[in-house]
Amino acid sequence: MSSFDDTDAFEGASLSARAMAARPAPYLDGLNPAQRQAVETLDGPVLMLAGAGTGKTRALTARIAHLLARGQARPNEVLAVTFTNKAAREMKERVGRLMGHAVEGMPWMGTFHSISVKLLRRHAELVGLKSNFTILDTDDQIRLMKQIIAAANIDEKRWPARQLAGLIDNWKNRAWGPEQVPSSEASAFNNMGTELYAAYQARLLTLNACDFGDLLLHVVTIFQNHIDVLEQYQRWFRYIMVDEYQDTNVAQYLWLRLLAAKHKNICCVGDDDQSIYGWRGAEVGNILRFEKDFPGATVIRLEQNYRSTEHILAAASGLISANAGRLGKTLWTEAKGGEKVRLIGHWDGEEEARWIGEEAEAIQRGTRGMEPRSLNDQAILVRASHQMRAFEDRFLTIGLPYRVIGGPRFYERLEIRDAMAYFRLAVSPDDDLAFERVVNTPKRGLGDKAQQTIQRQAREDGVSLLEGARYCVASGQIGGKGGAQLRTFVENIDRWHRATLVPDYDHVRLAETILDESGYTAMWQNDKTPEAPGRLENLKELVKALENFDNLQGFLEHVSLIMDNDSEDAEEKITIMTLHAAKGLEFPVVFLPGWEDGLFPSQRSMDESGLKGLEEERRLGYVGITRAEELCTISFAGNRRVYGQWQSQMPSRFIDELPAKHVEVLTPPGLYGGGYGAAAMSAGIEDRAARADVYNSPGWKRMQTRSQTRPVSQPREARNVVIDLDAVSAFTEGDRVFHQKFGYGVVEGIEGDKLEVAFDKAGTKHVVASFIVSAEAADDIPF
DNA sequence: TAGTTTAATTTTTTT
DNA sequence: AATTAAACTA
Repeated sequence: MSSFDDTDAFEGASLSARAMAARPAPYLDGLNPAQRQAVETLDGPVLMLAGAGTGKTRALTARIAHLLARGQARPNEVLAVTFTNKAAREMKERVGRLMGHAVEGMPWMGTFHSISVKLLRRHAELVGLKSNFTILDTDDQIRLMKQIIAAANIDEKRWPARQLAGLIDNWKNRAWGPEQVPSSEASAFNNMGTELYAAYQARLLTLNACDFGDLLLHVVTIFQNHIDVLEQYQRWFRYIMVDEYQDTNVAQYLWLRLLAAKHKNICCVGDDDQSIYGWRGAEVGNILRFEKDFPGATVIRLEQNYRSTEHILAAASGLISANAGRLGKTLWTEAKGGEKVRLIGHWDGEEEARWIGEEAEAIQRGTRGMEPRSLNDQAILVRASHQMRAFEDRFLTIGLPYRVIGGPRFYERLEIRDAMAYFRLAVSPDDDLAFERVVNTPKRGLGDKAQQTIQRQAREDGVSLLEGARYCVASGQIGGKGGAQLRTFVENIDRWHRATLVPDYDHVRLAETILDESGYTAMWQNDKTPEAPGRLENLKELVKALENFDNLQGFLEHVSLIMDNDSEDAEEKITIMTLHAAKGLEFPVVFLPGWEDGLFPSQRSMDESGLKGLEEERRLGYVGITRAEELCTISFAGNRRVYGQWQSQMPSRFIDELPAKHVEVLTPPGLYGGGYGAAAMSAGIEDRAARADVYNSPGWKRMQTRSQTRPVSQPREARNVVIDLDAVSAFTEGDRVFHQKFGYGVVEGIEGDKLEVAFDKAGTKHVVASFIVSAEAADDIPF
C-alpha cells in the first residue's frame, strides 16, 4: 500500500471519497460493532452512551476522522466541544494521529469556554462589551462581590461574598440573567440576591469584564436575541460533537441546542452513571432527555469494556445498580479472571495510610504472583482533598515518592496572581481589580485609609483607580511616605504601559523589568519564610512561559482560560487525587480509602441533596472502582480524626452494596493489639455483617470479638503499637540528626516511636525514629 | 500602618 | 488540626 493514498485522500472531498471507495479506512480498524456504528452514523442526532473504559474517545476521534476523510465536512465546519483543555488537547492529538497528519484546520475544537470566548470577541458589542473584554477569575469575582455587598450596606459577616458568588454562579449555570431569575428565588441572600446580581452585572459591564459563567451566558443571549448571528453559525457548524454530555449545565445545553437546531447533526457522548458534577450545575436530565430533545435520535451503547477485569467490573456494576433512573447499560468484558476487589478495614486513618503505603511498595516489588507494578501505575483516590494529608504525611516519613494532582494550580498561586496583576496593569492601566491587588504589594505604606481615599476620588470623578490615585498624589490628599511611593507606582505603570505600545516590544524583558522595578522580586528575596525560594522559582517559570507568546496581551488571554499545568516529571511516583479529578483516567492499581458513612458518601451531600446527593455519591464510587484495571482495594477506618476530634466511623453503606462474590475481605494487620471501637461494633455493623457475606472472613470476626472487650476512648493509646525503643532511645532533644529525605535537623521532641525534628530545609516534621541517623554518622556516609 | 492574637470555618472543581 | 479572616495592639 503506497503512502500516496494517505495524503491524497485528504486533499479534497471528491478525491477522498474515491479513495474511501477503494479501500477501508485505517481508522476503522479494530473497532467493535457498536463503536463502528457510532463512527459511521454521521447524520442526524446521535447519543453515544459510553460506559467506563469502553473506548469512547477512540470512537469519538475516529468519527471526526471519518467525517473529514469522507469529505462530509471541512475541518472548520466541525464543532467539537469538551469540558477541559486537557480533553480538547488529547482529542486534537488523537484525530491528528488517525489522519496521519496534524489537524491544523480545526479551529472549533475546544472547551465550551474557549469557543465561547472566540464567539464573544466577535460579537461583544451585542451584549454591551468591547471585544477586548477581560475575563475575571474566581478571586477577582469575590473581591468584586465584596464591594457590591459593602455598597448595598449589607453585613458581610452574615452574608459572605463567597456565598453570593456561588449563588450567582448557580443562576448563570441555569442560564438566568438578572431579569430571568424566578421569583421563587427572591428570598435568596437576604432578599437582595437578584438586586445584587444586577448590580454585579452592571459593574462588570463598566469594567468591560465578564466572569466564566458570562462567557456562555452572553453567547446564549446573543443567539437568542440576534437570529441573524445564530443562523450564521448554525449554517457554519454542520457537525457538532460533545464529550461528557452528562456534565452539561442548562446554559451549555441551550448553547448546544441553539447551534444544532438547523442541521441536527449533533453527537453527544456521555455516561449517565458518571455524572458527578451535579453540585456545580450539571444536569443529568440533559442526557436522560436527549431522545425527547432530538426526535429520531440514534442511541448507541458502548458496553464492551477494555479496561478492567471481570471482578472489578462486576463490583462496579453491582454498586451502580442501586441507583434509580438510569438509562441502563450492561458492561461486559472478554477478560476473565483476575483479582477480586479487595476490602479491608483498619483501626484508624493513620493505620490505613500505613497499610496502603506498605501495600504500594509490595506491589512495586511484585507480590502474590502479580507482576510488579511501578508506582506510576498506582493511584489513591479520595473523596475529599483533606484526606490526602494522611497519605502525604505517611509517605514523607517512609520516603515513598508521591504526586498530588489538583492542589493549587500554578496560575492560582499567590505570587503568580500578583505578577499577573502587574502585567494586567501594564497592558490595561484601567484594570481596577489588578490595581487594587498590587497597590500595596509589596508594602508601600498605603493602608486601608489611603486606599479608601483613592476609591472615593476615583468614584467622584468617574475614572479608574489609577487616575484617582494620580489625582490624590497631585492634590496632596495622600502625602508623606505613602504618597511618594504611590507617585512612583503611578509613574511606573505609565512607563510600563507606554512600553507595551511599542510595536514588537520585548515582552519577556518588560515582564522582568516590571517585577524588578515594582519591588516585587525584592519582596520575596527579603522574605525569610521557607516558601519564599519556591515562589521566586515560580516567578522565573512564569517569565519563561512568556517566551511562548507574542506579547503580554496574548499571554494574559491564554492564562485566563488555561489554568492547567501538568508538569510531568521523570521519577516514579504514586498518584494521590480526588475521585472527581480521576474521572477519565485509569490505573492498573487503585486504592479507594475512606469508605465510611459521612465521609463517603459525604454527609453534606446527603444533607443538601438527599437521595439525589446519595445517588451522585454512588456514581462517584462507580467512577472510582472503574478507574482500576487490575487491582482495586477499598478500605475504611473505624476511627478517624475529623476537624481535630476523634470520631468513630461506620463502614460506608456502599460496601454492603458490593456483590460479595466479587469481593475478597482481607485481614487487617492492625489486629495485633487493636480492636474495634464501641461505635463501630454497634448495631449497624452487626446488622450488615449478618446480611453480607463480605464480613464472613476470619479477620472480620476476630475484629468483632475483640471489639467487645475494649471500649473506645483514646484510639492512640488503645492501639498497642510495638515501639522501637532502641531506635527512639538513641536520641535526645537537641541532637543534630540526618534523614534520607529531609536532610539535617535538630530533635525537638520525642513521642512514642516518633521524633519531632526541626529540619533545616524541610521544616518541622514527625518522623519514625528508625529512619533517622545522627548527624555525625551521616557525615561518615559517602554519598 | 503593620504585626500579632483571637475566633471561626472546614466537599467535590473546571473554566 | 489547620487555615483564614477579622479584631486588636504597638
